[in-house]
Amino acid sequence: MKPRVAKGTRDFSAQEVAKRHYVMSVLRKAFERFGYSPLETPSFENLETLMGKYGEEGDRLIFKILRSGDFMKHAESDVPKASEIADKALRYDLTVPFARYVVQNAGQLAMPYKRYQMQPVWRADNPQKGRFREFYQCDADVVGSQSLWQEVELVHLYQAAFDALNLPVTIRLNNRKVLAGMAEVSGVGDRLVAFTVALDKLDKIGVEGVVNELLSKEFTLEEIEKLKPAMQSFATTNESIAFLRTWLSDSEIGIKGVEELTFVLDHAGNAPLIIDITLARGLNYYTGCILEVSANEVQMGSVGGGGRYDDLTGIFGLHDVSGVGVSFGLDRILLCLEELHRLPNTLESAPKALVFHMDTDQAKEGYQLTAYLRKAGISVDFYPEPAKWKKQFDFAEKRGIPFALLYGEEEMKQGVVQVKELRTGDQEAIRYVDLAAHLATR
RNA sequence: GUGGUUGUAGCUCAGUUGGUUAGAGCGCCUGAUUGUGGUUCAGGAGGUCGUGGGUUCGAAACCCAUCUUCCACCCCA
Repeated sequence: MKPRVAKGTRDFSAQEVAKRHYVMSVLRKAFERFGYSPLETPSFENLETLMGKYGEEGDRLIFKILRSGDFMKHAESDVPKASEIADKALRYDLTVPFARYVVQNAGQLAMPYKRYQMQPVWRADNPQKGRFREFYQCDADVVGSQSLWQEVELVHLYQAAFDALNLPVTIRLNNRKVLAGMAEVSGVGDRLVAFTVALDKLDKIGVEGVVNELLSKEFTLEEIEKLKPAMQSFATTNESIAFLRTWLSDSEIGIKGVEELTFVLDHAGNAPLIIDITLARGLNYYTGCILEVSANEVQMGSVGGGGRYDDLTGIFGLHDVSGVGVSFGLDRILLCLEELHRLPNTLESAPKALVFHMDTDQAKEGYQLTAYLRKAGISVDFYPEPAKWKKQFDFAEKRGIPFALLYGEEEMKQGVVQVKELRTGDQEAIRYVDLAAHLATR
């Protein structure tokens, strides 16, 4: 058997973990600065909690867990349905478990409840570039407030987080009510989802592609002609707002959407926010504002997205609890930062020094030196075998350990240790009492 | 789920129309070198050719299945 990771999963080396922890710690600080509380939920849920929450397509992509024991016991045939032999499933996203948690603890939570959550999720999708079967989601959501100030705050959360990451972005904003208005004034209000799914692909397949997709979804040419204004782009946000006010003037919901857009825009301050009336996002539980973030200097899909969903907890029986939230795409953010060389070069994944195993007689002194430095808060490693120096140097080099600590009879007599910097080859004798302080500053 | 693509040493890859014992570079191990690595030189180990069937006198190569990689679609982060 050849050892390998399961399809669509990855191992993360020390260096990769260091980078991921860096981004997550920046996000965590931003979340907490904006008043969000952490939440963690189990990696698997009862199957019924997840099934039917992501559409038919989603059900297919949920990793299901076989019943314990005789899993065929409840099977009604030799080719049983998933729900007969599986009763649990791996978390597919963080939003549905969050909704479950809110409903389950509705009485206890102080509303509005703001939480952030950074945990892996699993999807039985076919992997491709930047898409995996196991990946992290970093979400911040707030439930229990319909105030548009929440949207404004999320825009500023995005701004603060990406500023801290030194990754310039553009936040695109639209509103589901505007899209509903477009559909309404074009007489296709009953096919809003099909319309938005097609429109969302505009930047990818162009006007012609969207028209073709609408045709294949049995929209008439006349209807498509009426929807065409949705596919144009505007030079300024003022222009697009003015256009929408005129176009959607006969649609109550459309005008409501325009007002919501305007409110967020008016209070966004200097956030890098633009209106994009072609932004649709496939997710059909969004009901109000929708957001998407893309990096300015890198050709990459979105590095974040989110929106308002008025009745997410309704699926668990708790109605009239409005929610709005955003997600950060950890893997893509990392790809951007790597491409732009914006990751701090101080990320530590290796000990600062390696104490050499000089020879068997001095092993005790070597280990004591190691223990002394560890107590002083320095990350050090002690080479466990009396190997050749070349081997110990190579080991340190390979692990990225910057300093080698060498000592012998002469040094011990003088109370010093030779500190050799591997990168430069420079070496100096440092007294025991100064050693911890010396290493701490390097 | 659909269509294409990929798999040979630890890593990156050669391997001719099917024909002796499957190669290279890097890495690894040993030595030149008993307290100062990275250079150099000499030697060495390491491969069920993804897996399972099939065709053939003969398969790393051709066929089928399966797993995996990457890409596109669906969908999505």
